[in-house]
Amino acid sequence: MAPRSDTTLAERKRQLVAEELRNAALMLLATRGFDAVTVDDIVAAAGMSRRTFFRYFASKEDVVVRFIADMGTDVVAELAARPKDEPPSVALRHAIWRPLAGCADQPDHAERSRIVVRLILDTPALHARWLERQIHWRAGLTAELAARNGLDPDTDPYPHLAAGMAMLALDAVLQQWQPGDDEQRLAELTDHAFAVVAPALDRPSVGAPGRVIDSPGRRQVR
Amino acid sequence: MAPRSDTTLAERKRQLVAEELRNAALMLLATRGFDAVTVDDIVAAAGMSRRTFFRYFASKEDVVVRFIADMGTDVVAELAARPKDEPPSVALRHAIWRPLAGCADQPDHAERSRIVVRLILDTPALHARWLERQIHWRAGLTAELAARNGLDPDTDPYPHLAAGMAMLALDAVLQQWQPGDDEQRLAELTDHAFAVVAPALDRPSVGAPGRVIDSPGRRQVR
DNA sequence: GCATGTCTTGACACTCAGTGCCACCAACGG
DNA sequence: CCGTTGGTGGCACTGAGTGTCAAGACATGC
Repeated sequence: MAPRSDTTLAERKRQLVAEELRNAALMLLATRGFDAVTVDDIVAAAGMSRRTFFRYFASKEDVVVRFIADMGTDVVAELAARPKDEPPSVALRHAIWRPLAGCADQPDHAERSRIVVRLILDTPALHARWLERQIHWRAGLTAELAARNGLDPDTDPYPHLAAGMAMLALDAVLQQWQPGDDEQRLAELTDHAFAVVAPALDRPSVGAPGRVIDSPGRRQVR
Repeated sequence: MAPRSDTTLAERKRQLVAEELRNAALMLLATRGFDAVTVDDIVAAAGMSRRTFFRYFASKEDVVVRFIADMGTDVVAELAARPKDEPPSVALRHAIWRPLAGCADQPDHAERSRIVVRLILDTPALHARWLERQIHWRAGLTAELAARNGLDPDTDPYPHLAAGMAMLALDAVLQQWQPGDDEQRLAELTDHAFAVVAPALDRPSVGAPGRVIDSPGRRQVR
């Protein structure tokens, strides 16, 4: 019996178990709060063993953060797919939209995502892990931006800063995400955030290789 | 017996113990790496009990991160002290310079600080905690920027994003910090980073209360 | 001198996160 | 029928972090 397309039965089983664990975890964490729920509570709710939990998730934080982080595995791919002559602000806006679109695709799924986002932003331990995930995206974006503009990310801070500003915009949107906001509202928030950072994203080097800093080493030591 | 100025003997003793613990911890962590050192190792080196360690530091991460984070307790104060008519990019540059100046004040202290910074940036767990600390600074800067420009931080993303960009610049400097760099070199790196983000910092509302967004999503009142 | 208060410390026990190890039980292929 | 493979549960262990308590240091009042 040939496995359906590219997923084997075993893989689908794994997926199923992971989803069950994740659902039980999110349910408990969202209602009781992060610290008030132990891994034993989660596995008891999911009807599995403690050991199995850690085979699917690296840590208790991992369950929550991956729920959002998995949606952004292809931010870099999206950026790479944008036309090369597009201004960085526009290309980055499209890249950042990927995870947001993943959050908001179905209305019921959107509300669930929003609750998880709030849980992350309000729980220090989760927030820290979330930021750590962002660092990976940021590194990918940095490399892609450097390649795009022919810059050396080790000597020129622009790619690193531009990627950082894109993540800032994403953060601002998630922070402002209110109950009941639909996809269009999220798009508005995204546009609004990018309007602020765009001057820094598009100014330095639209196509010119040599960037000009009009205030290099202002010699303003103290 | 009047205590010396505003510090009592007990307080100075506490300070001494904390410093001893911190020195032992940094010594071990910097040489062996974060995960290879247990709290028991640290307290054994400092000649104290495990329990005492946790009376002075909330966690193993805390020892390392506080070493840098304590230097930035007054970034917000510095921003508040800058003249009101100064452009945000300049005022923020001075605010961010505070912790950097604290790192680089004495040459021997600078090298030690640089090693700790590298340890933080290279250790995921520490990096995450460091970013979490940054969020507190960022919240303070956001409030101060909002007050400064007469903006509502809940509806206008500018203060939040501007504060974030300042932290990005700080991050970029720390990332590029090389062995042997002196204070002037750090100042150059800071200027360089701020030159990139300045267009976004100064464009939106240098003094005018009404900000103009020329992009879709303008005039969104709610 | 002696009792009394506070403050700090060390020691013990405990919870919980996370890991290594091994035995068990399916599904598959000779 | 048997060996292999892969997922699972049970168990023990390390390590972080916390609560509690008794003991010592020190200042104060009788």
